[in-house]
Amino acid sequence: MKARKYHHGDLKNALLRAGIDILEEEGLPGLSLRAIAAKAGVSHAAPRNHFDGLNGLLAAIAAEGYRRHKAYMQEGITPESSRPEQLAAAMHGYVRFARENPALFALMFSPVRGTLRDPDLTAAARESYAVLKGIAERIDWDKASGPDAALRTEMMLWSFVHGYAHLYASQEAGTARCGGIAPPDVATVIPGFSYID
Amino acid sequence: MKARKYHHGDLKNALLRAGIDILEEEGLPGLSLRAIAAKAGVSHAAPRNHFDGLNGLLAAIAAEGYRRHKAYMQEGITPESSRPEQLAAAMHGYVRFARENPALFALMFSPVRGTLRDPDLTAAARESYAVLKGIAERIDWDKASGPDAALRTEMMLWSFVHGYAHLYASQEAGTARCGGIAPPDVATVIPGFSYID
DNA sequence: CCGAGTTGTTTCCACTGTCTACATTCTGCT
DNA sequence: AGCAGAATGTAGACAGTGGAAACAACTCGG
Repeated sequence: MKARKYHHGDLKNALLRAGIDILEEEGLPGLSLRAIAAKAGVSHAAPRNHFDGLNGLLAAIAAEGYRRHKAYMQEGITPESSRPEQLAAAMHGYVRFARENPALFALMFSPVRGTLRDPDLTAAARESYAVLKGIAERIDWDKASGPDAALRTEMMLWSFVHGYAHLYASQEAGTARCGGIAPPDVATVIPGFSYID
Repeated sequence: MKARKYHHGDLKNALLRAGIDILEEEGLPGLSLRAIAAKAGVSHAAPRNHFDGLNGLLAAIAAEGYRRHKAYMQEGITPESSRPEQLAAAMHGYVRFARENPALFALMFSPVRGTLRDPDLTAAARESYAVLKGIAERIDWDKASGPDAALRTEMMLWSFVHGYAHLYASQEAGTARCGGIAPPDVATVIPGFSYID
């Protein structure tokens, strides 16, 4: 770590961190290319050398968000965890991530500034989705039978937990929509599944 | 409809229609104050007389979206409809709205340009939510018991259908997340409810 | 008929993202 | 070692944005 270098050395990650910091502090509206560059102590055109414009930078931040999202879901899951424990941990992690990182969650699942297209982003999203998918594969849900039963269970699971997280994440908007009542804990609303193993 | 008046006469509604048109044609990114004003044939500062800046206009558009959303859910429901028919119609309407108006759906449920605060908007959102809530009240769901059973069922219902609509609305992003498989029909994934009446 | 309020225009400002030309540093080849 | 060229960062210009203020045109009640 030299005192002052013309070349930053690790500007790419510095920009990512600066972006996430601003996201947490000021939310989505404050997330401008110039603000991020300034926070990283660099001129406003410098990010161009590492990302494809603002959209590229936002996509990279969203990808990092998906990695943390996945980590939240996996937290508390050990090899000894039973299936119901795994499911509960993943769903709680999903919702907890949305609550603790509302702006990041919004960036990840919102059509902000056009569609973010980035191979790394879609890969990270797929990996986070795979956590739920992996758990859903071993679930036997009463109404799900036939060839695409696994897909339907997985869809059901994702839809529910995502809708719930969305509702829970934006507390003020959510409670306004729900008539001012705080939503109950996710585990108490979870559908009745049974497990294959 | 006089040929040309200095005063538009119905600029407020003209701006709303212009905004929704642009939303359908170009999506959220194209929805700028100046573009809307231009489409309504008026200078970019004119909307200020009818809305509280861009956010106010977006809030009004979102409120109109919630009214249409409600209409979608109520479509096909007659006084003779059975409860299961009502539930299926409302959920299909919810998803159909998201599919046929993806940009409007995104505006309604996304934290676009800061939080939209408007009494008319929250009222319209509440009314659309009330459709599902009204149906949920008569549902008996096996895992829902106790004092807040109705609330939990209602949350469960809203969470699921919203998450599903969100997943289904943005087809490309959705299928990317699901591993390239198109999600199945909402009615085949719907949880097993029984009805009180 | 006229003054006040409403509605729309014009002009300016700060800010944004992107582009181009240029400066500096690093890397690899001879 | 030395030097060409790539990589990285800077400076400035540009078109676009939303907002604010001063001004103009129209409407309407006394």
